[in-house]
Amino acid sequence: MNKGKLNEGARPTMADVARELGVAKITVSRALSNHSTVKESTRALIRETAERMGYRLNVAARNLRQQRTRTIAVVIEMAPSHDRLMSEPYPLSLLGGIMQELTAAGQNMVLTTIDLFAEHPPSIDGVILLGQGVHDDAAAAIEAMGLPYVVWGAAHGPPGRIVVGSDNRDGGRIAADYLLGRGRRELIFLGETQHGEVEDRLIGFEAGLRGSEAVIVDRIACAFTAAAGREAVNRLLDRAKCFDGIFAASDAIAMGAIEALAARGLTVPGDVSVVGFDDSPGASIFSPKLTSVRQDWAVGGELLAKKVLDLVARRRVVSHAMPVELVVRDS
Amino acid sequence: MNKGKLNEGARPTMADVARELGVAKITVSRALSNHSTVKESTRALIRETAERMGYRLNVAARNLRQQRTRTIAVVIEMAPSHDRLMSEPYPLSLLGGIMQELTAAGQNMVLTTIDLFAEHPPSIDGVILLGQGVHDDAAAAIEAMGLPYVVWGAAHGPPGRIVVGSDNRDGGRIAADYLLGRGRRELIFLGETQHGEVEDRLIGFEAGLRGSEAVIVDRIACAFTAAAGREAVNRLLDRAKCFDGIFAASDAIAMGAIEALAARGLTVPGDVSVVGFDDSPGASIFSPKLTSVRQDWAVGGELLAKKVLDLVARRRVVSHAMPVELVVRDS
DNA sequence: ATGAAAGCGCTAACAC
DNA sequence: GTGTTAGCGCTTTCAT
Repeated sequence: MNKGKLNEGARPTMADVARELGVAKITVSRALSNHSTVKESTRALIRETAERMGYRLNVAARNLRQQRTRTIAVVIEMAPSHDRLMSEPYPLSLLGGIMQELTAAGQNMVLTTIDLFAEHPPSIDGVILLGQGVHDDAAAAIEAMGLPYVVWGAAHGPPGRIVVGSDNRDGGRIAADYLLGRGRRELIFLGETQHGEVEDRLIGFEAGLRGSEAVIVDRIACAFTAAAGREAVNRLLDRAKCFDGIFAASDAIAMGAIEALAARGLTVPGDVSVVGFDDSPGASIFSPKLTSVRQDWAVGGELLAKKVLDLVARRRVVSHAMPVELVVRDS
Repeated sequence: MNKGKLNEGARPTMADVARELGVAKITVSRALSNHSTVKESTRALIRETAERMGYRLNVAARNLRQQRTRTIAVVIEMAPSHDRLMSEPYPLSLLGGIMQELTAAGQNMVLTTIDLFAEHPPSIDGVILLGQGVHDDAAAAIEAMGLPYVVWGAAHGPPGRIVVGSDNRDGGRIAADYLLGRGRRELIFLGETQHGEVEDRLIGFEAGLRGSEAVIVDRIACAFTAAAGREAVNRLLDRAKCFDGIFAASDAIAMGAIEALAARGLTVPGDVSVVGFDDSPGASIFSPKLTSVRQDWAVGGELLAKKVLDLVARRRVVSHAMPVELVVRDS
């Protein structure tokens, strides 16, 4: 004991605490991590001394030694920007659900974009990817890293990939039912079907219309923003398209569409019925209050976290599609 | 060379790549991190071999050796929950600004709550704390860790602490000016002044009214939610309070207040003028459109990130209060 | 331009 | 109940 040189100035290590007390550093380690084999009096003494000396565990050293980090990366597929953060299409509540569950499991979460992740990989045990990217490129990039990972989105990837998402086809179907029930017959679909989830919404929508007299008179690819919805509807009206119902792939699109209709003197739901997607916070504030297909983001986030932790622990894991629900309001 | 045992099954290390090529592991390290001293042909060969063998850098090992993690913790003062995530009072755009700046500097970000942070400290170089907590307890807890840190909020703490926030007093002042300009004389303040930022808003509000004929007839402590705003106004009306202007510490509170007024047959801005705070996304959707004091969250986030990185690099850093701006709409 | 040795701070495995 | 040894995978330092 008492070997090795001192360590003035720098942050004290376990070796410093051990030397101070004339014990082995492993005893300090055991005392501070509540190992049962340490005598209560020793533990108290070590605790106190560590505290007095301002000792802090070096987490990087522990991570290296234990070969695990208790940290999960949440990777956002798109780059953040001032006006279009991950609010669309993946809202805060999804992140909230993930955090909830990771926190409960004592896991940390590093939030990053796909680009930063590739360039500066953090020290992690697993990955939650939000959004597969167009043509699955984001998911492929993550897969190449060889870490346990799960994806939020649509189950369009290779078999074996674990995907959690809403039942988007059923969402499309219930949107169709709603519009049919309102007697709507000439319908518009607004959304970017390169996006797997949106593609599923359209497929379900078409399936829901099959056998009815209603038809989809046009579909316009548009981003998940109000501006894109506005522009899409303006284009339709400029072309003198006739329609009496819209199914939008997000509430933001729906709001933009309604604004464009109003600007041309068309009323909702008088002239046109509109169904959005997500039941986002703005949906119940907007005027008219938006009818929308609700996804349970928070539960989705919890599932993502649970599943990635199961993968890390080498437990068996399967994909999961969550039920959606129509929230009928005034549009 | 070629000493040491093989390493079948497990993930290859630099030693494995080095053995494969008959070079020293330090050469592999230099090649992969673009050290200039490595011959171009060697570098290419090592690159290729590492790729073929599926080699990945062990970030935890590098962090330990270099004594830095290139990771900053963003600590949310409150626990996340399903309905009240960090949307209020710290919105996504603040996080967006932080991410923007950290990403540009090649830094990772771990997002955590104060509780999880204390219980399972992640491996980090510095901390951004969002919200000081009531009575500064959250900031005190972080300070005790002895790491570089900056805080979003009000500059009420000990000198030397680096704080970035909006000029909340000026925000209160311009809200007062607006209400006075509308001829309002009997005013209500809604907000929890235990919260340092809200306290500043009230102080500025009072200062702005000084010398006028207007008075604050009541102030009600309420949380940053629409429900709290609704309840507060209901209580006022039940007590038959007379008032013609409200300054709410957040837009959510303002919306709740307006709903409660409308439910009792009072109109905004006919009977009562209302000023919110934050200019949150809902403010321009709500009906009536909300007049609100705008904070520049994104710039605030960037400043927080810059300053904490400066601290980590032992550069000199000072606190900063950002200007606010009144957005006049229909309330 | 490349290599050998040392060691970052911690904990698993095995004594005693 | 406590200690000794070894080593996680990498990069710094010093040598060649």
